[in-house]
This record gives sequence, C-alpha cells and structure tokens, in this order.
Amino acid sequence: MTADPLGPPLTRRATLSVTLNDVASLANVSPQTVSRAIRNPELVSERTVTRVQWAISTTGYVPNLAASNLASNRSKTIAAIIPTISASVFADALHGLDAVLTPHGYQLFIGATDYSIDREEELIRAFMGRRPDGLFIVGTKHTPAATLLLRKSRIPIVEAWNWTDEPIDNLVGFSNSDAIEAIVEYVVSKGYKHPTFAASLQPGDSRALDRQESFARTVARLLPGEPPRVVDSGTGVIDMDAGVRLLDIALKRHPETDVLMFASDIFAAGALLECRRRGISVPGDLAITGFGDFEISRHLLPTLTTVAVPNVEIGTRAGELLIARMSGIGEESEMVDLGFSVVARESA
Amino acid sequence: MTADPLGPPLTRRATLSVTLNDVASLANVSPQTVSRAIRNPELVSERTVTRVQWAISTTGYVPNLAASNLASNRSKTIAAIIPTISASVFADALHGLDAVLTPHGYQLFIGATDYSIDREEELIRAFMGRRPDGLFIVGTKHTPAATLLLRKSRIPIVEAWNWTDEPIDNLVGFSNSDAIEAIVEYVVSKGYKHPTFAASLQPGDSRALDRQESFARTVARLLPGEPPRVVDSGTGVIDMDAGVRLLDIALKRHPETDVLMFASDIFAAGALLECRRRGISVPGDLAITGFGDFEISRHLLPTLTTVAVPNVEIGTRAGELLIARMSGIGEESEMVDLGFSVVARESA
DNA sequence: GCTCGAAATGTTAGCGCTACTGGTAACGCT
DNA sequence: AGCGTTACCAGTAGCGCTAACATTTCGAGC
Repeated sequence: MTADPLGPPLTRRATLSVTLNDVASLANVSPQTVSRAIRNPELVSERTVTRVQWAISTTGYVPNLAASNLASNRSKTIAAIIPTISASVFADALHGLDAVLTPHGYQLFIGATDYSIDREEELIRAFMGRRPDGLFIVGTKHTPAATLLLRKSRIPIVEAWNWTDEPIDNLVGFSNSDAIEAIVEYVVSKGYKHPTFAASLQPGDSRALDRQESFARTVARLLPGEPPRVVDSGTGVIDMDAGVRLLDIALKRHPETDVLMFASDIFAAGALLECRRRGISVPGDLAITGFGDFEISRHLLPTLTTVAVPNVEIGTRAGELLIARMSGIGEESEMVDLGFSVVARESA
Repeated sequence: MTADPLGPPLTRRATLSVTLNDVASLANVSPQTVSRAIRNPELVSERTVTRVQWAISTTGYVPNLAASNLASNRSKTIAAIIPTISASVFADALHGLDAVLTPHGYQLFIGATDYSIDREEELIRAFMGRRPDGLFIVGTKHTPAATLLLRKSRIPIVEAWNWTDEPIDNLVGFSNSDAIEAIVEYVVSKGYKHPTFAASLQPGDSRALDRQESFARTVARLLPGEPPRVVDSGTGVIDMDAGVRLLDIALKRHPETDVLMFASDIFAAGALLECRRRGISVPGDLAITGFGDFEISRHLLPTLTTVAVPNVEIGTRAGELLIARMSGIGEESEMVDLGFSVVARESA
C-alpha cells in the first residue's frame, strides 16, 4: 500500500500564533498591505489602515520579528558588550545608549565579558548570529579573531571608553592616561611630593593598566627622583573593601606617602571612611584622590577630589553615531573625545 | 516589448554572507547534516563533524539565528524587563540572571520601563515580537493589556521582587511589607518611640508604596497613638541628594523624630553623611535606618542599620526556574520567597 | 469619454534555517 | 541468502515575513 489512507501527512508544528495572513484575511487585504500598514502607513489609504488596525487588535496579532529580520535583513537590534553589568559606570553608559535607541525602535542585546577578551570573542560570535544592525563595545583591545569578525561584519561599530588611534570603526571615549596625568599634575601643583597610586589590576583590564602607566610617566616627569609607587590588590574586584585593603598596603609599604591616588572613587570612598574610623586626618595626615566622580564623592566628609568622566554621554553619543550610520546619513567613521575634568574638592 | 532584454530580473538583495549551504557544499554534505553537526554533533560521525568544522572555519560561517528561530520556533533568548538599568539592585539581579543563562546558550534582551507601567506594556509588546523563550520582569503590577499579553504568551515567566498572591506564572521575591515591618519592630524594640519614614514616591513604583503602607500599619500596631509620620521628596529620584533633602524636611516638619527610617540605603547614606557635616550625632541625636544593605552601609561611620535583600539571588533563582521550565523539567508555577534580614549596626 | 500618471494594492519568490520523512550502507542474526 | 536493526545522511517543505515587480484604481486634464 503506497497510497496513504490516513489523509494528508501531518504538517510541521506551526507556532500556533496569529500571523500576518490571519490579519490579512480578516481585514480582506493582502498580507503585503498589512505589512505596509504597520511599517509604512503613509503608503496605505487611511481607510485600509483603520481596517488593518482593527483586525490587528481583534486578533491580538504580534508581528514575528524573526521572520521580519530574515526577510528584510535588518534586525532592529543593537548588541552591547560591556565588562560587567553591575558596575555603575557601564550601567550609566547603557542607560544613555538605551535612551537614544529606544525612540528609533532599536532594542538592546547586552552581554558581559567579565573583563576577559576570550569571553568577549565568544560573545561577539554569538551576537553576530543575531545579525545586529549595530554594535557597541567597551574597550579597544580585542583578540585578533574578534577584531577580524568585527571588521568583516559590515555593520557600524562603536568602541567606547578607551582612547586609541586605530579604532575598528567609530570611537567614543576619553584618554585615561591624560586624565591620570591631569590629576597628578593637580596634586603636584598643590604641593604634594610623595604620591602613591592604588589600583586593582586584573588581567585583561587595559584601562586600569593605562592609568597605572600614565601615573608612572607623569611622576617621572614632574617629580624627578621620586619612585613611581604603586600598590595593587590584585584581585580585580572594585569595591570599598578593596579600598580599605589598598589603604593598608600603602600605609605599610610606603609610609612616606602624602597623597594616595586611587584608580576608582569606590576604592577612595572605602579608604576615606576607614581613615576617619582610624583617626587618620584627611587631607591633614594623608590626602586622597579618586577617579570617576561618583555621586558619593561629593557627599563624603571631606568631599573627594577626583576626575569626572562622561559615562552617560559616552552611551548617548555612541547611540547617536549608530543611528546616523544605520540610517545612512554618516558614512565616515568618527572619533569623539568627550574629555574629562579634574574635580578639586577637600580631600586633596 | 514585454520580453525582458536585460536578462534575468535582479534577485532580491541577499545577505551576502556565508550560509549553511555554502558550508554544506564545501564540506560535501547536505545542509541538514551541517545543521546537525553544529547543534547535535553526537548524531553525526566524527569524520563528518571534523570536515564540517573545517568548512565552517575556512568560510568564516556564522549561523543566522533569525532563520534558526523562524524554522525551529525557539529563539534562545530571554527578555528582561526592569525599572531602570542604572540602579544597582536591578543590575545585580541581571548579573545573577545572566550568569545562569549564559552557560545554557541563552542571551538577554534588556528593556527599562523607567517605572512606568505604560512603558512596560509597550516593551512587552515589542519584546514578544522577538519570541523570547522566557521572560523576567520586575514587579507584579502591570496594565490589564500587559497582563493579558503575558498570560497568552505560552512562555515561562518570572515576576520578581515584589510579593503577591496571584502571580502570572512564577514568582521570585520577598515581601517588602514584611521587611519594613521587621525593621520597624527592631527599632521599636530598641526603644525608639517616634519613627518617621522617608521615601521618594514616584507614581508607578508600587514597591515604594508597599513599604510606606506597611510602615503606617506597623506603627499603628506597635506604637498606639503615634501618628504615621511620612516624608516624601516626591521626585522619584533615588540618590544621596534626595536623602539630604528628606533629612531637611523631616527635621523641619517632624522635629520630635528619634529614628528616621529611609526607604533606601542611598537616602540613608546621604542623610547620615550630612548629619555628620552638621554636627548631628548619629545615633545620639537621631538614629537612622536604610533599606537594601548596599556595600556603603557597612563602611559608613557609624555603620548603617538596614535590611538586607537578596538582589543577586533573585536573578539566579529566576534564571534557574526559567531554565527548568524551558527544558521541560518543571511544569508547575513556583513561588519562591527569598526572604530578607534585618542587619543591626551602629546607626540605630 | 478618453488618456495618463500617481496612488493603492496584489502577486511572486524567496530570506537561511530546521522538522520531518525517508533512504542507504553496514552489520548481525537466523 | 534473507531479514531486521542501527547509524548516518539527504530531500523536501515550510517557518512568517518583506523586496521587487505587476496590476488595478482613481482622479486630473483634455
């Protein structure tokens, strides 16, 4: 028996949900017209748009963007790759990015590398499978394979935060080295002679490395003969506990320190509060500086001298660049230096 | 002339990128075998897998997940809807969620509602178009239309943070009202008689409202005759400046206050630092409590009495629930109460 | 009424992938 | 030899949508 007595073969399992065709037949128009009524209503007569909208709401239709993506080759999606979600600086940047993209109908895919460029490469690979229309990525140091993937991708890319002279495409950021240089210059101008830099260097965090090297260079230039004192908690964790630990190490190893310069306000805040607890007067016995100008810094007692960095603006500028490129307005890669500013307060 | 002298009509613009078919013909197997070699290598002979992998890397093939999604009706995507990205509590939860999902190959779509349930509905609608395999959403209060969309979605959903007796599907959180009740009980047990609650109530933030109502109930129960003093900065912004403002209002309007109970550690930290600046002794002149047990709270001087809340764990538990449901293990909706704990420190 | 061009709508053919079905080679068993 | 079983692979038919082209409708102008 080759004939099939059981009727037509089972079709594959469909999604069971309302499709464009259902809407079209209810509205008595072609599927194409429904598609147009949704995406370019100005091309469709008002009467038809109304009828289609009625059909959409009575059926509860929700367009399947995967199908749209496949057919149109545009995903209305932006991939964002950051070191970690739970660091406020990156969260702020994402917030800025999201605020710019949302009105244009773009949605954000977010991935965290945990400061590993290998993990970053994996993420890029996975994200490319979703065919984003644009990509935002923190940092300019990638694996060779990742760089290649990005170059070949033919989508607009914004590298953010770090400065470099050879971005893959667009760049939005500021110079970490210049920022450190500026605050070292500031403390030296205030008469401090024995600065110590305190950071938590984690393999892969090139921004932290930049800052440390810049510190050494600037000290060598401004305070000849002075050794470039650096303390490092080594774990890569950025929290107040680490700040306390760094304070301990610095006091023990470099008791001559007159200004302790932290690579993050978080460290500085932890250390400053600990100083008060121990009765170390700030800036009398020891001056302290931070980096980032977090909100806490202007509330601390004494208020914290630090460097303000344009977190949110990095996100918004990046978003604007992406939007411009995706709508075909800008063609050229841009490099945007958003700068920084030394915020002189009481702690140094 | 109806015949076309220009040769075959232009075909639609293809993606120009390497497809499964290219890989298949290079490896001399069928497209289906390539697909299997990627997703279920154990079904394919070792020799073939090797050949396919070679073909993939020489062509630089990156699978198009939109096509995969369309064909398989699974997106390997989770939608996460939170009030705002730049609040550390939600960032922590996302971090936990991401950590659980990544190893299973799921990617996170993130959207911020800015505490508006109308914006939330829009977001849900937009996200449903991507056909996520699961959804994580902060809060249990939604618009009727949003609730309907979620119920009809036929994907596992986790509502988080708030407690409710009627979740849409799964629930992971703790009771805000119980937490406030507990810390009010704590301060009353410590002998304080005139508590004032300080919050920043923003329309739509039902969690804040829960806390405030719970405060009033508990005061009425434990301190009969005592009015439920509440101050509200009204802006909805949660930062240290707002904490200072709340302190001002409370001191002016309710000078009899002996313990000022803030709805967030952020407020409490701002107020506590301001007290020291003004020479108000804490807890001598005024006791202070917070909510959230942020890192700063144990570093402040005096350390802050507060309520610890399981931010990261909310994310991880939600992720585990989603994974279980998506792999078809669990069928039942679950309600997970992660609890909280009063952290007694020096400030009250 | 007729022509003509613009506006509105319809038709066709995929986008790149996977579910499903079925086929073939290799091997063991009676 | 004949049969069934297992392991592997190929062919086919879409998933739901949109690009590209084709066709119809309609109003303006003569």
